[in-house]
Amino acid sequence: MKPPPANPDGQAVTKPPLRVALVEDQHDTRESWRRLISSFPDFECVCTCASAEEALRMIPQFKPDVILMDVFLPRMSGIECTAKLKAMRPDTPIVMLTASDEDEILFLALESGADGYLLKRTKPADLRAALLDVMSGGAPMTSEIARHVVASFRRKISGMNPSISLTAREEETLVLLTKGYSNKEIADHLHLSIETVRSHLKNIYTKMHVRSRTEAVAHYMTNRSG
Amino acid sequence: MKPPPANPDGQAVTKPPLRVALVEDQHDTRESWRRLISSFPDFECVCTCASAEEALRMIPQFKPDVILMDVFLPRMSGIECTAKLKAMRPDTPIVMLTASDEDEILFLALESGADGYLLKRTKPADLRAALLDVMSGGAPMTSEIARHVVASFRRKISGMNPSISLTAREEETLVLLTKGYSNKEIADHLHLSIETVRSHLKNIYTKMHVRSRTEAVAHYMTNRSG
DNA sequence: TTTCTCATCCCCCAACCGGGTGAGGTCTTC
DNA sequence: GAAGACCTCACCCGGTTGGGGGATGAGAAA
Repeated sequence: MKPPPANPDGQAVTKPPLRVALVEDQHDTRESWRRLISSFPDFECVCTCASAEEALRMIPQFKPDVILMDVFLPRMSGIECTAKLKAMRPDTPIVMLTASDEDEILFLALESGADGYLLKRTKPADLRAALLDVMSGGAPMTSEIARHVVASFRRKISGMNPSISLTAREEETLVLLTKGYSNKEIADHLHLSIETVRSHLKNIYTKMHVRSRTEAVAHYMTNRSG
Repeated sequence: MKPPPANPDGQAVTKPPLRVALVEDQHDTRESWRRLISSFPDFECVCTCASAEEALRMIPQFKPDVILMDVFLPRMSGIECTAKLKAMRPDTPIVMLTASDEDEILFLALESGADGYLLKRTKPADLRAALLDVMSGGAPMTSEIARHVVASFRRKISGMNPSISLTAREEETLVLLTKGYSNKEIADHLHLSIETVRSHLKNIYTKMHVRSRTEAVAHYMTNRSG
Protein backbone atom coordinates (compact mmCIF):
# COMPACT_ATOMS: atom_id res chain seq x y z
CA MET A 1 0.00 0.00 0.00
CA LYS A 2 1.47 3.30 -1.02
CA PRO A 3 0.30 6.66 0.33
CA PRO A 4 -2.31 8.54 -1.69
CA PRO A 5 -1.29 11.27 -4.15
CA ALA A 6 -1.08 14.76 -2.71
CA ASN A 7 -3.47 16.10 -5.30
CA PRO A 8 -6.47 13.77 -5.91
CA ASP A 9 -7.63 15.78 -8.92
CA GLY A 10 -4.20 15.90 -10.46
CA GLN A 11 -4.29 13.07 -12.98
CA ALA A 12 -7.79 13.25 -14.44
CA VAL A 13 -6.34 12.46 -17.83
CA THR A 14 -8.16 9.33 -18.91
CA LYS A 15 -10.27 7.88 -16.13
CA PRO A 16 -8.73 7.38 -12.71
CA PRO A 17 -9.93 4.33 -10.76
CA LEU A 18 -12.37 4.84 -7.95
CA ARG A 19 -10.45 4.62 -4.70
CA VAL A 20 -12.24 2.52 -2.10
CA ALA A 21 -11.59 2.09 1.62
CA LEU A 22 -12.80 -0.96 3.47
CA VAL A 23 -13.65 -1.31 7.16
CA GLU A 24 -14.41 -4.83 8.35
CA ASP A 25 -13.15 -6.72 11.36
CA GLN A 26 -13.55 -10.29 10.08
CA HIS A 27 -10.37 -11.18 8.23
CA ASP A 28 -11.92 -13.54 5.69
CA THR A 29 -14.79 -11.24 4.88
CA ARG A 30 -12.43 -8.31 4.57
CA GLU A 31 -10.21 -10.18 2.17
CA SER A 32 -13.05 -11.39 0.00
CA TRP A 33 -14.37 -7.87 -0.24
CA ARG A 34 -10.97 -6.53 -1.10
CA ARG A 35 -10.52 -9.08 -3.86
CA LEU A 36 -14.02 -8.41 -5.15
CA ILE A 37 -13.49 -4.67 -5.35
CA SER A 38 -10.07 -5.01 -6.87
CA SER A 39 -11.53 -7.26 -9.53
CA PHE A 40 -13.57 -4.39 -10.87
CA PRO A 41 -11.33 -2.67 -13.49
CA ASP A 42 -12.35 0.86 -12.53
CA PHE A 43 -12.02 0.31 -8.79
CA GLU A 44 -9.04 0.32 -6.51
CA CYS A 45 -9.03 -0.82 -2.90
CA VAL A 46 -6.60 1.64 -1.38
CA CYS A 47 -7.14 0.94 2.27
CA THR A 48 -8.43 -1.98 4.35
CA CYS A 49 -9.08 -1.49 8.04
CA ALA A 50 -9.82 -4.19 10.62
CA SER A 51 -11.31 -1.84 13.18
CA ALA A 52 -12.98 1.53 13.62
CA GLU A 53 -9.88 2.89 15.32
CA GLU A 54 -7.70 1.86 12.40
CA ALA A 55 -10.19 3.43 10.00
CA LEU A 56 -10.07 6.73 11.84
CA ARG A 57 -6.27 6.71 11.57
CA MET A 58 -5.86 5.51 8.01
CA ILE A 59 -8.78 6.96 6.07
CA PRO A 60 -7.80 10.62 6.59
CA GLN A 61 -4.40 9.73 5.19
CA PHE A 62 -5.52 7.70 2.20
CA LYS A 63 -8.44 9.98 1.35
CA PRO A 64 -10.52 7.36 -0.45
CA ASP A 65 -13.36 8.32 -2.78
CA VAL A 66 -15.79 6.05 -1.00
CA ILE A 67 -15.88 3.99 2.19
CA LEU A 68 -17.42 0.59 2.72
CA MET A 69 -18.19 0.13 6.40
CA ASP A 70 -19.33 -2.86 8.39
CA VAL A 71 -21.88 -2.01 11.07
CA PHE A 72 -20.72 -4.45 13.71
CA LEU A 73 -17.18 -3.73 14.76
CA PRO A 74 -15.59 -4.53 18.11
CA ARG A 75 -15.28 -1.70 20.65
CA MET A 76 -16.34 1.23 18.47
CA SER A 77 -19.25 0.38 16.17
CA GLY A 78 -19.35 1.14 12.50
CA ILE A 79 -22.08 3.65 13.23
CA GLU A 80 -19.95 5.66 15.62
CA CYS A 81 -17.01 5.38 13.26
CA THR A 82 -19.17 6.66 10.42
CA ALA A 83 -20.21 9.67 12.45
CA LYS A 84 -16.58 10.51 13.24
CA LEU A 85 -15.43 10.04 9.66
CA LYS A 86 -18.28 12.19 8.40
CA ALA A 87 -17.18 14.93 10.78
CA MET A 88 -13.71 14.79 9.24
CA ARG A 89 -14.60 14.20 5.61
CA PRO A 90 -18.28 15.07 5.10
CA ASP A 91 -18.08 14.70 1.33
CA THR A 92 -16.73 11.18 1.28
CA PRO A 93 -19.68 8.86 0.82
CA ILE A 94 -19.95 5.94 3.20
CA VAL A 95 -21.87 2.78 2.40
CA MET A 96 -22.80 0.52 5.29
CA LEU A 97 -22.65 -3.19 4.70
CA THR A 98 -24.28 -5.48 7.19
CA ALA A 99 -26.17 -8.70 7.64
CA SER A 100 -28.90 -7.01 9.63
CA ASP A 101 -31.95 -5.25 8.35
CA GLU A 102 -33.07 -4.30 11.85
CA ASP A 103 -34.90 -1.01 11.72
CA GLU A 104 -33.16 0.53 14.71
CA ILE A 105 -29.67 -0.11 13.42
CA LEU A 106 -30.70 1.01 9.99
CA PHE A 107 -31.94 4.29 11.35
CA LEU A 108 -28.90 4.84 13.52
CA ALA A 109 -26.66 4.12 10.55
CA LEU A 110 -28.39 6.64 8.31
CA GLU A 111 -28.54 9.15 11.13
CA SER A 112 -24.81 8.80 11.65
CA GLY A 113 -24.33 9.98 8.11
CA ALA A 114 -24.12 6.80 6.06
CA ASP A 115 -25.10 7.41 2.47
CA GLY A 116 -26.04 3.88 1.50
CA TYR A 117 -26.97 0.72 3.27
CA LEU A 118 -26.52 -2.70 1.70
CA LEU A 119 -26.97 -6.21 2.96
CA LYS A 120 -23.89 -8.41 2.92
CA ARG A 121 -25.67 -10.84 0.69
CA THR A 122 -25.75 -8.19 -2.04
CA LYS A 123 -24.51 -9.58 -5.37
CA PRO A 124 -21.12 -8.37 -6.71
CA ALA A 125 -22.68 -6.60 -9.68
CA ASP A 126 -25.07 -4.76 -7.38
CA LEU A 127 -22.24 -3.76 -5.07
CA ARG A 128 -20.38 -2.24 -8.00
CA ALA A 129 -23.50 -0.42 -9.13
CA ALA A 130 -24.06 0.82 -5.61
CA LEU A 131 -20.55 2.26 -5.38
CA LEU A 132 -21.01 4.11 -8.65
CA ASP A 133 -24.43 5.21 -7.49
CA VAL A 134 -23.21 6.68 -4.23
CA MET A 135 -20.37 8.47 -6.03
CA SER A 136 -22.87 10.24 -8.24
CA GLY A 137 -24.83 11.41 -5.24
CA GLY A 138 -27.24 8.49 -4.96
CA ALA A 139 -28.29 6.63 -1.83
CA PRO A 140 -27.88 3.02 -2.78
CA MET A 141 -29.96 0.48 -0.96
CA THR A 142 -31.93 -2.53 -1.96
CA SER A 143 -35.65 -2.02 -2.27
CA GLU A 144 -35.92 -4.34 0.71
CA ILE A 145 -33.85 -1.91 2.74
CA ALA A 146 -35.60 1.10 1.28
CA ARG A 147 -38.90 -0.09 2.69
CA HIS A 148 -37.35 -0.42 6.12
CA VAL A 149 -35.85 3.04 5.81
CA VAL A 150 -39.15 4.61 5.02
CA ALA A 151 -40.80 2.79 7.88
CA SER A 152 -37.99 3.63 10.25
CA PHE A 153 -38.01 7.32 9.42
CA ARG A 154 -41.75 7.54 9.69
CA ARG A 155 -41.59 6.03 13.13
CA LYS A 156 -38.81 8.33 14.25
CA ILE A 157 -40.45 11.41 12.87
CA SER A 158 -43.78 10.56 14.41
CA GLY A 159 -41.95 9.81 17.63
CA MET A 160 -40.13 13.13 17.57
CA ASN A 161 -43.31 15.01 16.80
CA PRO A 162 -45.52 14.84 19.87
CA SER A 163 -48.06 17.20 18.37
CA ILE A 164 -49.95 14.75 16.25
CA SER A 165 -53.27 16.50 16.42
CA LEU A 166 -55.78 13.81 17.13
CA THR A 167 -59.41 14.79 17.32
CA ALA A 168 -61.30 14.51 20.61
CA ARG A 169 -62.84 11.19 19.67
CA GLU A 170 -59.56 9.81 18.41
CA GLU A 171 -57.86 10.83 21.64
CA GLU A 172 -60.53 9.06 23.70
CA THR A 173 -60.21 5.99 21.55
CA LEU A 174 -56.44 5.98 21.92
CA VAL A 175 -56.64 6.27 25.69
CA LEU A 176 -58.91 3.25 25.87
CA LEU A 177 -56.55 1.48 23.49
CA THR A 178 -53.72 2.01 25.96
CA LYS A 179 -55.77 0.15 28.54
CA GLY A 180 -55.69 -2.89 26.33
CA TYR A 181 -59.33 -2.74 25.34
CA SER A 182 -60.60 -4.53 22.26
CA ASN A 183 -62.55 -2.68 19.59
CA LYS A 184 -65.78 -4.01 21.00
CA GLU A 185 -64.90 -2.90 24.52
CA ILE A 186 -63.99 0.56 23.28
CA ALA A 187 -67.26 0.74 21.39
CA ASP A 188 -69.19 -0.19 24.53
CA HIS A 189 -67.40 2.36 26.68
CA LEU A 190 -67.89 5.18 24.22
CA HIS A 191 -71.40 4.04 23.28
CA LEU A 192 -70.42 3.73 19.64
CA SER A 193 -70.73 1.21 16.88
CA ILE A 194 -67.71 -1.04 16.52
CA GLU A 195 -67.40 0.30 13.00
CA THR A 196 -66.98 3.83 14.28
CA VAL A 197 -64.23 2.69 16.59
CA ARG A 198 -62.53 0.97 13.70
CA SER A 199 -62.88 4.16 11.73
CA HIS A 200 -61.27 6.25 14.46
CA LEU A 201 -58.49 3.70 14.80
CA LYS A 202 -57.75 3.82 11.09
CA ASN A 203 -57.36 7.58 11.33
CA ILE A 204 -55.17 7.24 14.40
CA TYR A 205 -52.91 4.73 12.65
CA THR A 206 -52.57 7.02 9.67
CA LYS A 207 -51.71 10.02 11.80
CA MET A 208 -49.28 8.12 13.99
CA HIS A 209 -47.77 6.22 11.08
CA VAL A 210 -48.27 2.86 12.70
CA ARG A 211 -49.89 -0.28 11.46
CA SER A 212 -51.41 -1.89 14.53
CA ARG A 213 -53.05 -1.13 17.87
CA THR A 214 -50.08 -2.51 19.75
CA GLU A 215 -47.67 -0.27 17.87
CA ALA A 216 -49.88 2.72 18.55
CA VAL A 217 -49.96 1.93 22.27
CA ALA A 218 -46.22 1.37 22.35
CA HIS A 219 -45.51 4.73 20.76
CA TYR A 220 -48.10 6.60 22.74
CA MET A 221 -46.82 5.27 26.04
CA THR A 222 -43.13 5.72 25.32
CA ASN A 223 -43.75 9.30 24.24
CA ARG A 224 -45.84 10.22 27.29
CA SER A 225 -44.72 8.36 30.36
CA GLY A 226 -41.59 6.56 29.21
CA MET B 1 -88.57 12.51 58.80
CA LYS B 2 -88.40 11.43 62.38
CA PRO B 3 -85.22 10.32 64.13
CA PRO B 4 -84.52 6.58 64.17
CA PRO B 5 -85.55 4.50 67.16
CA ALA B 6 -82.97 4.23 69.89
CA ASN B 7 -83.02 0.47 69.70
CA PRO B 8 -83.15 -0.81 66.11
CA ASP B 9 -83.71 -4.39 67.25
CA GLY B 10 -86.53 -3.43 69.57
CA GLN B 11 -89.61 -4.20 67.55
CA ALA B 12 -88.76 -7.44 65.75
CA VAL B 13 -92.24 -8.67 66.35
CA THR B 14 -93.56 -9.41 62.90
CA LYS B 15 -91.18 -8.23 60.18
CA PRO B 16 -89.69 -4.77 60.41
CA PRO B 17 -89.23 -2.95 57.12
CA LEU B 18 -85.73 -2.71 55.71
CA ARG B 19 -84.48 0.79 56.43
CA VAL B 20 -82.74 2.30 53.39
CA ALA B 21 -80.62 5.43 53.09
CA LEU B 22 -80.20 7.20 49.78
CA VAL B 23 -77.31 9.36 48.61
CA GLU B 24 -77.82 11.12 45.29
CA ASP B 25 -77.23 14.73 44.34
CA GLN B 26 -79.71 15.03 41.46
CA HIS B 27 -83.05 16.03 42.96
CA ASP B 28 -85.26 14.28 40.42
CA THR B 29 -83.29 11.07 40.48
CA ARG B 30 -83.22 11.12 44.24
CA GLU B 31 -86.97 11.55 44.45
CA SER B 32 -87.72 8.81 41.94
CA TRP B 33 -85.47 6.43 43.86
CA ARG B 34 -87.12 7.38 47.12
CA ARG B 35 -90.57 6.75 45.70
CA LEU B 36 -89.46 3.49 44.16
CA ILE B 37 -88.00 2.17 47.40
CA SER B 38 -90.98 3.33 49.45
CA SER B 39 -93.25 1.51 47.05
CA PHE B 40 -91.78 -1.80 48.13
CA PRO B 41 -93.92 -2.93 51.11
CA ASP B 42 -91.00 -4.27 53.13
CA PHE B 43 -88.74 -1.27 52.52
CA GLU B 44 -88.59 2.10 54.14
CA CYS B 45 -86.57 5.04 52.91
CA VAL B 46 -85.45 6.57 56.19
CA CYS B 47 -82.90 9.05 54.94
CA THR B 48 -82.23 10.85 51.66
CA CYS B 49 -79.02 12.80 51.26
CA ALA B 50 -78.15 15.22 48.48
CA SER B 51 -74.41 15.14 49.08
CA ALA B 52 -71.60 13.09 50.59
CA GLU B 53 -71.25 15.60 53.41
CA GLU B 54 -74.93 15.31 54.29
CA ALA B 55 -74.65 11.52 54.17
CA LEU B 56 -71.76 11.54 56.61
CA ARG B 57 -73.82 13.66 59.03
CA MET B 58 -77.17 11.92 58.69
CA ILE B 59 -76.40 8.26 58.17
CA PRO B 60 -74.69 7.74 61.55
CA GLN B 61 -77.83 9.20 63.14
CA PHE B 62 -80.42 7.26 61.18
CA LYS B 63 -78.48 4.02 61.19
CA PRO B 64 -80.05 2.56 58.04
CA ASP B 65 -79.82 -1.14 57.26
CA VAL B 66 -78.48 -0.51 53.79
CA ILE B 67 -77.16 2.47 51.82
CA LEU B 68 -77.71 3.26 48.17
CA MET B 69 -74.91 5.51 46.97
CA ASP B 70 -74.41 7.37 43.74
CA VAL B 71 -70.80 7.34 42.53
CA PHE B 72 -70.70 10.83 41.10
CA LEU B 73 -71.33 13.41 43.78
CA PRO B 74 -70.11 17.01 43.81
CA ARG B 75 -67.05 17.84 45.93
CA MET B 76 -66.64 14.51 47.74
CA SER B 77 -67.27 11.51 45.50
CA GLY B 78 -69.49 8.59 46.41
CA ILE B 79 -66.40 6.44 46.54
CA GLU B 80 -64.71 8.58 49.18
CA CYS B 81 -67.98 8.84 51.04
CA THR B 82 -68.35 5.07 50.97
CA ALA B 83 -64.88 4.64 52.44
CA LYS B 84 -65.66 7.04 55.29
CA LEU B 85 -69.03 5.46 56.03
CA LYS B 86 -67.49 2.01 56.01
CA ALA B 87 -64.97 3.22 58.58
CA MET B 88 -67.84 4.32 60.80
CA ARG B 89 -70.30 1.52 60.18
CA PRO B 90 -68.45 -1.40 58.59
CA ASP B 91 -71.43 -3.73 58.82
CA THR B 92 -73.86 -1.53 56.92
CA PRO B 93 -73.87 -2.72 53.33
CA ILE B 94 -73.47 -0.07 50.66
CA VAL B 95 -74.67 -0.53 47.11
CA MET B 96 -73.25 1.81 44.49
CA LEU B 97 -75.59 2.96 41.79
CA THR B 98 -74.13 4.59 38.73
CA ALA B 99 -74.49 5.04 35.04
CA SER B 100 -70.89 4.07 34.41
CA ASP B 101 -69.45 0.61 34.05
CA GLU B 102 -65.94 1.93 33.65
CA ASP B 103 -63.48 -0.55 35.08
CA GLU B 104 -61.44 1.98 36.99
CA ILE B 105 -64.40 3.45 38.84
CA LEU B 106 -65.77 0.01 39.43
CA PHE B 107 -62.58 -1.08 41.05
CA LEU B 108 -62.24 2.05 43.15
CA ALA B 109 -65.82 1.62 44.30
CA LEU B 110 -65.32 -1.95 45.38
CA GLU B 111 -61.97 -1.10 46.94
CA SER B 112 -63.63 1.65 48.96
CA GLY B 113 -65.83 -0.99 50.55
CA ALA B 114 -68.95 -0.97 48.42
CA ASP B 115 -70.77 -4.28 48.67
CA GLY B 116 -72.74 -4.12 45.45
CA TYR B 117 -72.55 -2.21 42.23
CA LEU B 118 -75.59 -1.65 40.06
CA LEU B 119 -76.21 0.34 36.94
CA LYS B 120 -78.83 3.06 37.18
CA ARG B 121 -80.77 1.41 34.40
CA THR B 122 -81.35 -1.58 36.67
CA LYS B 123 -85.03 -2.57 36.71
CA PRO B 124 -87.07 -1.94 39.91
CA ALA B 125 -87.56 -5.62 40.62
CA ASP B 126 -83.84 -6.20 40.27
CA LEU B 127 -83.06 -3.31 42.59
CA ARG B 128 -85.33 -4.80 45.23
CA ALA B 129 -83.72 -8.20 44.80
CA ALA B 130 -80.32 -6.60 45.04
CA LEU B 131 -81.15 -4.89 48.33
CA LEU B 132 -82.36 -8.16 49.81
CA ASP B 133 -79.32 -9.88 48.41
CA VAL B 134 -76.84 -7.48 49.95
CA MET B 135 -78.65 -7.71 53.30
CA SER B 136 -78.13 -11.43 53.33
CA GLY B 137 -74.44 -11.04 52.70
CA GLY B 138 -74.49 -11.15 48.93
CA ALA B 139 -72.67 -8.88 46.51
CA PRO B 140 -75.32 -7.84 44.06
CA MET B 141 -74.26 -6.88 40.61
CA THR B 142 -75.46 -7.59 37.15
CA SER B 143 -73.63 -10.29 35.29
CA GLU B 144 -72.49 -7.50 33.00
CA ILE B 145 -70.85 -5.78 35.96
CA ALA B 146 -69.57 -9.05 37.36
CA ARG B 147 -67.54 -9.65 34.25
CA HIS B 148 -65.98 -6.22 34.59
CA VAL B 149 -65.24 -6.86 38.24
CA VAL B 150 -63.39 -10.05 37.51
CA ALA B 151 -61.46 -8.37 34.75
CA SER B 152 -60.73 -5.34 36.88
CA PHE B 153 -59.45 -7.37 39.80
CA ARG B 154 -57.31 -9.52 37.60
CA ARG B 155 -55.73 -6.40 36.16
CA LYS B 156 -55.13 -4.88 39.57
CA ILE B 157 -53.75 -8.04 41.05
CA SER B 158 -51.43 -8.62 38.17
CA GLY B 159 -50.46 -4.97 38.37
CA MET B 160 -49.71 -5.18 42.06
CA ASN B 161 -47.62 -8.27 41.59
CA PRO B 162 -44.53 -7.25 39.67
CA SER B 163 -42.88 -10.61 40.18
CA ILE B 164 -44.53 -12.48 37.37
CA SER B 165 -41.62 -14.72 36.62
CA LEU B 166 -41.35 -14.86 32.88
CA THR B 167 -38.71 -17.09 31.39
CA ALA B 168 -35.86 -15.57 29.41
CA ARG B 169 -37.52 -16.29 26.09
CA GLU B 170 -40.85 -14.95 27.25
CA GLU B 171 -39.16 -11.78 28.46
CA GLU B 172 -37.49 -11.28 25.09
CA THR B 173 -40.76 -11.85 23.32
CA LEU B 174 -42.53 -9.37 25.56
CA VAL B 175 -39.93 -6.70 24.95
CA LEU B 176 -40.34 -7.03 21.21
CA LEU B 177 -44.09 -6.95 21.73
CA THR B 178 -43.73 -3.56 23.40
CA LYS B 179 -42.10 -2.31 20.22
CA GLY B 180 -45.28 -3.03 18.37
CA TYR B 181 -43.89 -5.98 16.43
CA SER B 182 -46.17 -8.58 14.88
CA ASN B 183 -45.75 -12.27 15.60
CA LYS B 184 -43.93 -12.70 12.33
CA GLU B 185 -41.56 -9.83 13.04
CA ILE B 186 -40.81 -11.21 16.50
CA ALA B 187 -40.14 -14.61 14.99
CA ASP B 188 -37.70 -13.10 12.49
CA HIS B 189 -35.85 -11.11 15.14
CA LEU B 190 -35.48 -14.03 17.49
CA HIS B 191 -34.86 -16.50 14.66
CA LEU B 192 -37.78 -18.64 15.73
CA SER B 193 -40.78 -20.21 14.14
CA ILE B 194 -43.90 -18.11 14.32
CA GLU B 195 -45.47 -20.98 16.21
CA THR B 196 -42.87 -20.72 18.93
CA VAL B 197 -43.60 -17.05 19.29
CA ARG B 198 -47.29 -17.79 19.56
CA SER B 199 -46.50 -20.38 22.16
CA HIS B 200 -44.48 -17.93 24.23
CA LEU B 201 -47.22 -15.35 23.92
CA LYS B 202 -49.83 -17.78 25.18
CA ASN B 203 -47.72 -18.40 28.25
CA ILE B 204 -47.16 -14.68 28.74
CA TYR B 205 -50.89 -13.98 28.53
CA THR B 206 -51.63 -16.67 31.07
CA LYS B 207 -49.00 -15.42 33.49
CA MET B 208 -50.02 -11.79 33.12
CA HIS B 209 -53.74 -12.54 33.17
CA VAL B 210 -54.38 -10.67 29.95
CA ARG B 211 -56.11 -11.66 26.78
CA SER B 212 -54.31 -9.77 24.05
CA ARG B 213 -50.93 -8.43 23.00
CA THR B 214 -52.10 -4.85 23.44
CA GLU B 215 -53.26 -5.51 26.97
CA ALA B 216 -49.93 -7.15 27.76
CA VAL B 217 -48.04 -4.17 26.42
CA ALA B 218 -50.26 -1.73 28.28
CA HIS B 219 -49.69 -3.49 31.59
CA TYR B 220 -46.01 -4.03 31.03
CA MET B 221 -45.40 -0.40 30.20
CA THR B 222 -47.53 1.08 32.96
CA ASN B 223 -45.84 -1.13 35.52
CA ARG B 224 -42.31 -0.29 34.35
CA SER B 225 -42.03 3.22 33.08
CA GLY B 226 -45.42 4.69 33.86
C1' DT C 1 -34.95 -42.98 36.97
C1' DT C 2 -38.70 -40.45 36.77
C1' DT C 3 -40.69 -36.06 36.76
C1' DC C 4 -40.73 -31.46 35.65
C1' DT C 5 -39.86 -27.13 33.26
C1' DC C 6 -38.52 -24.89 29.23
C1' DA C 7 -38.06 -24.18 24.45
C1' DT C 8 -39.31 -25.49 20.15
C1' DC C 9 -42.67 -26.56 16.67
C1' DC C 10 -47.23 -28.21 14.54
C1' DC C 11 -52.44 -28.15 13.54
C1' DC C 12 -57.18 -26.32 13.75
C1' DC C 13 -60.64 -22.83 14.15
C1' DA C 14 -63.26 -18.91 15.28
C1' DA C 15 -62.83 -14.35 16.09
C1' DC C 16 -60.62 -10.19 15.61
C1' DC C 17 -58.18 -6.79 13.18
C1' DG C 18 -56.34 -3.54 9.39
C1' DG C 19 -57.13 -1.49 4.91
C1' DG C 20 -60.02 0.12 1.37
C1' DT C 21 -64.09 2.61 0.04
C1' DG C 22 -68.11 5.05 0.57
C1' DA C 23 -71.81 7.67 2.62
C1' DG C 24 -74.83 10.61 5.54
C1' DG C 25 -74.99 13.88 9.15
C1' DT C 26 -73.49 18.24 12.04
C1' DC C 27 -70.82 22.18 12.70
C1' DT C 28 -67.64 25.82 11.67
C1' DT C 29 -65.50 28.78 8.47
C1' DC C 30 -65.10 31.50 4.61
C1' DG D 1 -74.35 28.71 0.68
C1' DA D 2 -70.13 26.23 -0.43
C1' DA D 3 -66.12 23.97 1.62
C1' DG D 4 -63.98 21.45 4.94
C1' DA D 5 -63.36 19.04 9.25
C1' DC D 6 -65.35 15.79 12.25
C1' DC D 7 -68.26 11.99 13.79
C1' DT D 8 -70.91 8.35 12.71
C1' DC D 9 -71.76 3.85 10.46
C1' DA D 10 -71.56 0.20 6.75
C1' DC D 11 -69.59 -3.62 3.75
C1' DC D 12 -65.83 -6.47 1.97
C1' DC D 13 -61.50 -8.92 2.01
C1' DG D 14 -57.59 -11.23 3.58
C1' DG D 15 -54.35 -11.66 7.03
C1' DT D 16 -53.45 -11.93 12.07
C1' DT D 17 -54.38 -13.32 16.47
C1' DG D 18 -55.98 -16.11 20.62
C1' DG D 19 -57.26 -20.34 22.45
C1' DG D 20 -57.53 -25.22 22.17
C1' DG D 21 -55.19 -29.22 21.36
C1' DG D 22 -50.57 -32.01 21.02
C1' DA D 23 -45.47 -33.47 20.20
C1' DT D 24 -40.50 -33.58 20.87
C1' DG D 25 -36.08 -33.01 23.01
C1' DA D 26 -32.80 -30.99 26.49
C1' DG D 27 -31.75 -30.27 30.94
C1' DA D 28 -32.74 -29.63 35.83
C1' DA D 29 -34.92 -31.39 39.96
C1' DA D 30 -37.03 -35.03 42.62
